[in-house]
Amino acid sequence: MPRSRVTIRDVAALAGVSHQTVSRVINGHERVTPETRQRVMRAIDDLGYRPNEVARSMAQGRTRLLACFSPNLIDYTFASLIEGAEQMARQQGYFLLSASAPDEETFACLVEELIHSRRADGLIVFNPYSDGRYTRMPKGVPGVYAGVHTPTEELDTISLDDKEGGRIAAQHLLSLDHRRIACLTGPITEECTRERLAGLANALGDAGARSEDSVNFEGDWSVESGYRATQMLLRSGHEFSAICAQNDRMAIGAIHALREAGLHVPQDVSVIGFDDIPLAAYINPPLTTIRQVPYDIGQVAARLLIERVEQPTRAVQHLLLPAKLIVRESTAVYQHRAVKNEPR
Amino acid sequence: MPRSRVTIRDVAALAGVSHQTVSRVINGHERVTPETRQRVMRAIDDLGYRPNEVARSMAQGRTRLLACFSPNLIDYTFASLIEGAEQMARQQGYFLLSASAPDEETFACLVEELIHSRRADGLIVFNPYSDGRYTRMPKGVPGVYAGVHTPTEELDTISLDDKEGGRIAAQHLLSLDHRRIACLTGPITEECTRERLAGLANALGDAGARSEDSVNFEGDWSVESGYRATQMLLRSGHEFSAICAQNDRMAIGAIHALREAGLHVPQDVSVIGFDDIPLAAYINPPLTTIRQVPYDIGQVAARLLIERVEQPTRAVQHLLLPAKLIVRESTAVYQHRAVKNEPR
DNA sequence: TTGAAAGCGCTAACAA
DNA sequence: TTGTTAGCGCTTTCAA
Repeated sequence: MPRSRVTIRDVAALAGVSHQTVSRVINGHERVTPETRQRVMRAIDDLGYRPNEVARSMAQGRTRLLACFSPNLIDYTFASLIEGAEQMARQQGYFLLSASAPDEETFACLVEELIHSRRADGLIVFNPYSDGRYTRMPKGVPGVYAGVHTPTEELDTISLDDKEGGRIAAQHLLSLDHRRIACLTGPITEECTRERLAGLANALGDAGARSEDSVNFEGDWSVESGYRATQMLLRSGHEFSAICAQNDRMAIGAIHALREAGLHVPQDVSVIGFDDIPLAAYINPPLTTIRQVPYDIGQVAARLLIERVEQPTRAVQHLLLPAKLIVRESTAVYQHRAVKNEPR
Repeated sequence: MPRSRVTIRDVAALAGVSHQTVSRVINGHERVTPETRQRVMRAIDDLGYRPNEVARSMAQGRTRLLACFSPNLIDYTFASLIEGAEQMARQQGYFLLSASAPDEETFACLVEELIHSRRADGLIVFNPYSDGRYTRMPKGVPGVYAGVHTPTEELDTISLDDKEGGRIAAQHLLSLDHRRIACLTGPITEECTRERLAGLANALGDAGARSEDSVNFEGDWSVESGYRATQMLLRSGHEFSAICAQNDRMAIGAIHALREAGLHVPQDVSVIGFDDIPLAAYINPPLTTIRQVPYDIGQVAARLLIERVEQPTRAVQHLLLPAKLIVRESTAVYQHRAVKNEPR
């Protein structure tokens, strides 16, 4: 009894042709008589034949499977990117296998099992510079870096224009007369943290703000970390009238901490986020933020990767997607009463 | 030039054994002399050999790839389930390919391309009853339904105990003296919507509440839909002192709508959610909710599926995970001033 | 314990 | 236009 129900040879037998002719029909080759094609198609239908993709992969040396490694699969940014990449991949006849690679170790392991063992044709890596994972990147394999600004010589990259996003956020606060801005950053090891910070610094510099008026607290993107960082900020004694959070979740944590401290947003402190997650417009107060569309990043990443898989010699590309300010109600004009707490 | 850098035969040649012996070493068979094994291992290292997984899949008739179809990959519940399933799969030597199947059509297409073409060994389907997708389920293929209560004869199922969750939510509100409860439901076509509703009705019945005191508005799980449904509720003229939302996002939308209408939560209206998303504790007011852990559902689903893949005749299992009430600040004792608006 | 032969289901190259 | 012959890289008999 055959392992797979029906093979190409069964179809060939029924249609009275060679299995090769069946293969031609399946693959849409021209050189087949319409009549033969008909017969083969009928046989395929009658038998309920389905090509075995593993066998095709084997014979062709390509799997039409793309891998996508990201720190996790749950956070809105990552999940959106993955869905974007998956849609584009499927549209182009590929599948996307997404895996969470929270650390360098796991990353290396996945590269081994998915790329070196030839299960996948190519690889999208999200945030490869958040630790040493870029060092574990396989050579000579089609790959795309997402969330990366530093142009690489070998790999295509696609990212949000984080620096510009940071600049726009700062500029918005500056335009509301805020001068003492506290920034809640992501892990400083991550490139996008540094980019957003650089954009902020640029805007501050351009506006002639004194650098000693600003202060950074490092979080890990989670709402908890934003909450804790804000508590520390409040205890630190730093003066500030605005918080620039590098993502919406930390911004929400910040607002929560401020509220617990009896401070009102935006009357006492303005808060701006980053991402524009679906909930941003519905929290209290609705969050002013910088919108990025990770879904688009994923789509572009998959497109770039497929291009490279199918055309390995194509010139390397580096793309940047625009950031956009979304003004809601968590930011307001500076009221000349910046928060000042005594250091404990 | 060989398509794959190094094959089992290259290793065999270098080690001076047959390729079959190399295969035995790779697969950890017993019947190999330690000495031979050593030689082969050295050759593998020297050549940087990696088994080609496609060829293994081909020869073995199994791919060690699992598929997971869910309505989308982005929503917290789905993304968590996927990550849970992915972790469990990898732990057991499988990979998980997750794909979004928002409609029956896409679902059927994915079944065709992933299952019938034998790319995947088995299939996890999340919410198969949200439309007709369960009718497109392949027969005779290892599969698991997640988020399903109706025991099937053929497939393993794993779900949150939604009915109990609904009951607990209602009971909490009842214990706070609320009697007029408005429920914001998910799509009524979905099984978990109906289960949570049934739990609610049971609790209400047990407490002797009049059924005409409760009212349902249907949403689609999105924060927007919760917002709109609540606006409609307010305009409808129904009296209510509490809103029981079937997920946290709709609860957040509801709170937003109430706030816009000048109502305070929980002083004027109590709101309870469902899920306990990470942001639930940080919104204003912190959300009372029913916790479920979709990550665990995913883990169990993957475990069940792998068991079935490896042991097709094992008895069918139907599992239910417990729901838990998390009390925060969005619910309070009934203040004897239920909202009453005139119908427009 | 090891090796030789056959085949997994398909595509590619060549021949007819 | 169609068929034949070889593989793709591995595992699984079966012999030795």
